[in-house]
Order: sequence, then C-alpha cells, then structure tokens
Amino acid sequence: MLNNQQAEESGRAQLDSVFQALTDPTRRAIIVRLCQGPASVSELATPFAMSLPAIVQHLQVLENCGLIRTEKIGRVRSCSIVPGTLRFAENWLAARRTPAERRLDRLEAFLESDDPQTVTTGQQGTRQLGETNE
Amino acid sequence: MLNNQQAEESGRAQLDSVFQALTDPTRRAIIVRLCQGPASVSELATPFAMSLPAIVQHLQVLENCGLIRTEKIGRVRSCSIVPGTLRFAENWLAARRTPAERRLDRLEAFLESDDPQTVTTGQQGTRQLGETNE
DNA sequence: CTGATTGTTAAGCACATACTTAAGTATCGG
DNA sequence: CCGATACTTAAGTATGTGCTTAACAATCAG
Repeated sequence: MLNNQQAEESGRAQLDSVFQALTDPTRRAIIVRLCQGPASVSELATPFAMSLPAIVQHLQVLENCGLIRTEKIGRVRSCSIVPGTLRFAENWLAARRTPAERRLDRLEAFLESDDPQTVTTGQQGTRQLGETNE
Repeated sequence: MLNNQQAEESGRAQLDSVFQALTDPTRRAIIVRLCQGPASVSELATPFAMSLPAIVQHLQVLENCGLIRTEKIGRVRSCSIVPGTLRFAENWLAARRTPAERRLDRLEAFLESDDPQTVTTGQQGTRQLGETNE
C-alpha cells in the first residue's frame, strides 16, 4: 500500500489525480462535507447508499492525491481537507482565463471587499457565478 | 452523434463530465492550446504521439461536456474553447475556500489591479500560486 | 477526373474504476 | 474477558476509458 505523504507527485501527475478524484459525485460530496470540518469514516459514510468499503476506497483516492489527510486515533479514523490541494486545481483553471475575464474578476473582488460582513462572517454574502454547492 | 448545444446537463452531471475531461493530460494540453485561439483537428494533433482518431475522441469528450465548440468548414473542423465552462468548474472549487483564503484572494486581486501592464497585456505579470501552465 | 489532404466510423483490446460481499482485525465499554 | 463498534483486507465483477488499426467519406488543388 502507498504511504500517506507520497502525494509529492510533480505537477501534471498531481493535476491528473486531483481532477480524477473530483470527477466522482460521492467524492465531491465528501469534500463539501469536510470543508465544514473533520469527520470520521462512518460519519462520512452515513449519507450514502453504499457499503463502508466503497467509502473507504473513495477516501483513499482523495488521500492519495493529497485532497484530504487522515489520522487514526484508537479505532476511529479522522478525515480532514488539505485546502492547498483544491487551490492547486483552481489555479490551473484560473490561468486559463481570458484577459476580459481577468478584469471582471478584479471588479468582483473589489465589490466583494466593499462589504465588511462578507469578510468577517466568512459566508458567501455575495453569490458567485455558477453554483456554490450541490 | 450528439448535438453540440446538448451540454445543458444539470449541475452535478456537468461537473462530473468537466472534471472527468480535465483528468487527461492530453485533453488539458488541448485546452491550453485552444486558450491561445482556435485550431483545426490536425493542428491540435501534431504535438502528440497518438493517432488522429485518438485525438478526435479527446475532442469529442471536450465538446460533449461543453469545454470546447467545433465547426466544420469544408474539410477542416475548427475547434475553440468555451470559456464559461472552465469558469463553471473553477467556481465550484472557489466555493470550497476557507474564509482566510477568501481574504487573501481579495488582497491578491487588489495587488494585481495595481499594475496596469497586467490589465492591458493580458499576460500574467504577477505569478499565481501553483503552476500556470504545463 | 484524380490523387492528396482532412477528417470519420467501426471494431477491438488492455487496463482502470466503482462498486460488491465475505471475512478479517483492533479498540472500547462494561 | 466479551460483545459491540469501527474500520480493514481480499477477491471478484460489470462497466468505462484510452488507445489501436483498418477502412471509408468528403473536399480541394491541379
């Protein structure tokens, strides 16, 4: 089996595995859940009509590409996101923006920063384009 | 064959197919190329040690998920990106940011807009975190 | 018209992915 | 110690993915 800190693949290979991981709706839902804080394997499994081994396999995919980190304490394995890895994929996409899009982005960021609530609460006061969750 | 404006899948299914499409390094390289402007099928194929049908299959994947659009004129099929679809995936990732990350983003956008070169040239005057191309 | 270019269709193959069930192992509570 | 909890391991299966080759179709240039 692979060791857990092996996710130091170089560039292309990691992008492969991260996008691959995000392909699956179950895995994306797990990511969404973990963005709200750590959870155990069985906590993560409950929302899904799927066997526990299936969930564990999804978690292994997420861990192998560096999207999550897990730690076993006693008989419970606690899972949490590694935020930087999501940003890694996001930055690749951001680099594909057109110049016009880049200008619009800065405008949006400016408007967003105009609202102090957004900064302090951390919840989306301003809706993004596209969907924000599933 | 599927019609081209079919990519009106609802939310989850489109995210599936977009991330799925971005998994493959060949398809990502095609996207990178098309972000610099339209190209024909054989133009897109030349950099790769792969048969033409293989490239066409990749293009079909990209078109079916709405990442690119193609038009056949005479015997040449011209391919171009659909920028909004990349943004769709990017926005999903952006919605998974932590509050701290959101604050940092606005700071970056502010610093970026401080440099008029960046705005007019459209090339990255400021390097993003992570890699910007392959 | 003819032959070269540009792409298309179809069939098939090797390997990966997303599950399943069945049978473990390890910890904890009493 | 003993049974319940929380995973873990192994093996198997159905379907999907990324290619290949071979043969075909359509257009353009001379």
